[in-house]
Amino acid sequence: MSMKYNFREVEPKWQTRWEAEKIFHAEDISDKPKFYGLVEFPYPSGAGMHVGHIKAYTGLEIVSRKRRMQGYNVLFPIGFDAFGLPAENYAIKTNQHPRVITDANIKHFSEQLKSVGFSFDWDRVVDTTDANYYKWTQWIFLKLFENGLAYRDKTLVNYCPHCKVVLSNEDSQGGKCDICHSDIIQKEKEVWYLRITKYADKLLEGLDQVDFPENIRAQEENWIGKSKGAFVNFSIAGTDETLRIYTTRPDTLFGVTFMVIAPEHPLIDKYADKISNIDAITAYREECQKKTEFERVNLVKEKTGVRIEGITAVNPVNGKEIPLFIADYVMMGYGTGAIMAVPAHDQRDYDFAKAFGLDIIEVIKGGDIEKEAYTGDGMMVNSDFLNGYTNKKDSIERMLEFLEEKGIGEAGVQYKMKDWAFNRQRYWGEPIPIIHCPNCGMVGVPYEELPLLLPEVENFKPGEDGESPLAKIESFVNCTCPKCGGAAKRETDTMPQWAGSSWYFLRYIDPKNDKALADPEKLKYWLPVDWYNGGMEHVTRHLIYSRFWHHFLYDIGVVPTFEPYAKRSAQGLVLGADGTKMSKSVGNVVDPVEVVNEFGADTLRTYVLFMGDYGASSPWSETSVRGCKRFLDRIARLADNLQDEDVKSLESGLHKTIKKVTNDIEDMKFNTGIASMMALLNDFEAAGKVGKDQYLTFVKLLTPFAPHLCEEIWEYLGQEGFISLAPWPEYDEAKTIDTTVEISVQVNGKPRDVLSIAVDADEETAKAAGLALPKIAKLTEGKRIVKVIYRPGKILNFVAK
RNA sequence: GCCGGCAUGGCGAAAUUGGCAGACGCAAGGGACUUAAAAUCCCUCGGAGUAACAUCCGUGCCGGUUCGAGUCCGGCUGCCGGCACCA
Repeated sequence: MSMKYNFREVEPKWQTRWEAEKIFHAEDISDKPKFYGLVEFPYPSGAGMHVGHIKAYTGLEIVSRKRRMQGYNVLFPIGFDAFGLPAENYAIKTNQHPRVITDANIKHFSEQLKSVGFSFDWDRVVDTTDANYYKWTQWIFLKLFENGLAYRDKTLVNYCPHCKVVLSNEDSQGGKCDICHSDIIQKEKEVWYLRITKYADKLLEGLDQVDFPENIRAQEENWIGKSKGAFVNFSIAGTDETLRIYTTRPDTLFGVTFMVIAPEHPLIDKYADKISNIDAITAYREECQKKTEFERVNLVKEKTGVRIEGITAVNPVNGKEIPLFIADYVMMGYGTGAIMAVPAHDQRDYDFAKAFGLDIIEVIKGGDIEKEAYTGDGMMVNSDFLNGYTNKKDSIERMLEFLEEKGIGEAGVQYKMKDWAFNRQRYWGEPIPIIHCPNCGMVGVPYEELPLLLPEVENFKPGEDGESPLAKIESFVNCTCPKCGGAAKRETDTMPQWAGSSWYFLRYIDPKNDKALADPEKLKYWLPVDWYNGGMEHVTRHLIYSRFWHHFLYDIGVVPTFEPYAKRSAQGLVLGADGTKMSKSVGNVVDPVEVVNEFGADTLRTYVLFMGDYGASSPWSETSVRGCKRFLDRIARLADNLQDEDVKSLESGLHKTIKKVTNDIEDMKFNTGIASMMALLNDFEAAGKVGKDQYLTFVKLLTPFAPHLCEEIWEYLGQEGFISLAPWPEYDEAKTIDTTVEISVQVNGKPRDVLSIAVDADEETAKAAGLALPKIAKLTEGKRIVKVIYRPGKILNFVAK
């Protein structure tokens, strides 16, 4: 009898057994240490999964499998983030219900995932479009609403004319729609917001409590964009009006020569009758409105604007009257929508001043304001009581004291992050559980009436007016007010795609609970998520949204931890064989199922981790896939070349490999872990025979990577149970240390020969042995040895003159 | 402009605290086995140089620190990702 490794038979065989015996089942609560590994659940698209998904999941799949073998109670779940526009658009195109499409896609995705042999606990699958799930999404929304964190506001919103939906800032980064990549336009509309800005500081503070890589941390901090500065009240001459501005440089107040307000600033309407050139200003405002966000930010190099005639502002620190402008380089959405302009020390103000022939007053020495604005440090001048200050921090502090003393301003902070636009005028999303009552205003749907079910409709198309398809369903819209019992109307917008994913990791902990989103005891046991892996593209969307919801749920006592994720990592992309991003239109997408069919799941799993640094992008190579297949085939063949006794010469290498693989998995350095197993296999083969126990230890190390093959070998060699549940190998540190090592022998820092020497040999011994080497003797002949540098086990260097 | 990252053979990539650059794999070339192919096994494989050694050069560029630099420091260049008239 000999070991046969036909992956097409072996892989389904073990997948069936694992599922039948539920060996990847997580205990709700247990005495064992717990490990909660989380991967970003997929959006079940019609296209199916591609190999990028496989790489994204395989990282923590390896960690989770290792943890089980180490005796942990492991929660490694999967689910589907299934609400969203692609399914709805496909529904409109093919005239099928999104439910039907979504169910088919989930089925397809599940089959694909199972064919790769992931060790998910399939009893805990969540589907965000399941009413038993979105009941709790709605429940959280009502809690947010009750706590003043969900509100409606009529403001300028990002609107995608193609998708006919309002988008959040996060969904319209770079002025493009995240779904269809069309240009976003600004539109005034009354929409729902979640007050994420109230949590800006907590979202920043929380970053100190978690283990996130530097780039992710920096991106989140950047997105939140906290800046420290001051609010200063300028007055409008001849009125008691206050024009409030935000600045990060209050120390430059004496250099203010004009002010600028955003085109949408309310001051214009308020003083329309005082403004003598109101027609010109109205025309400018209309022009700005027509520009897309993209044009306004990127295409307009020249500063444009109009002077507001008839009113002037007063600089509160020196009483000087200064002109007021309207210009689109000032944004209504940041600060107060108005700025004090210091052209000598801000390049934008400088450009504007040059274009309009305005005064430029230097208040900080050090630059050449004839040429450009100076933004560096220097001595204060032309600044009254600040003159002579040389330190920016001191002059800001002194100015803040002055402002507060006079009651004309105070220190303040600003954030770039804006509140989260939280509704979509579409069908395939969670209905927002709010009732509009003419008497009581907005009233939450009573908790006992949740879930508020998505009604059946005939036509999923959104209205041209930007109205949700739900608005056409009278039986849904018309209702009675829960408060006063009078006739009322339901909110018809639905929640955005990111709602369901903002808390899904909580539901995995207790997926079937109908009393609470999850049992508090179970939450206490499992939270926080120990390790969360996902894509970089979610850092300023899903990751920040879900942290916000979790902070809120912590504040209202629903979850036991402040931060949801103790550790976060990110996988790099799998690029096409041509080195570009995989895309349907280029035709370089690799289907994981085809790889499984041709090479096997174990080969696919091993390859996506072996291809390079886990966090970096690297191109697909089918020939390299074959290389991984060869590696697994060679391991299988070795099962027939064993002996009972251990082979002494392999012992050290085996222990080194256990150590290397054990540590590399923790650091997500899977590529070098696999490389060390390949190197050990080379040694095994070179040795001719291998001890059976040594071989089985090796196979255990490989189990997380190639579990099907390893189970087969385990069974073939007559072992009990599943290798997936066998104890993880331990290494003996003493056996990983060599007693004799080869060290480099250098002359004047150049490697000239190698010396085999005891690792703990003293300098005298090493020096004598080194000089005895013919090559070294020749090179040092007739020269004086000035210095000897010896690092035991590393290097011996003779400095010779 | 600001923030983060990267730059090593023909290719994907390795290289604890600075210590034999290129582990591991792919591709390529040569050979064995075979009627043949596939599969498998063996050898070579950064460049120049040599019969073979020796030797010299080599981690984006310029400079520095050091006995010794892919690694540390200063100054660049190029590429990738994120943000961006953010006051």
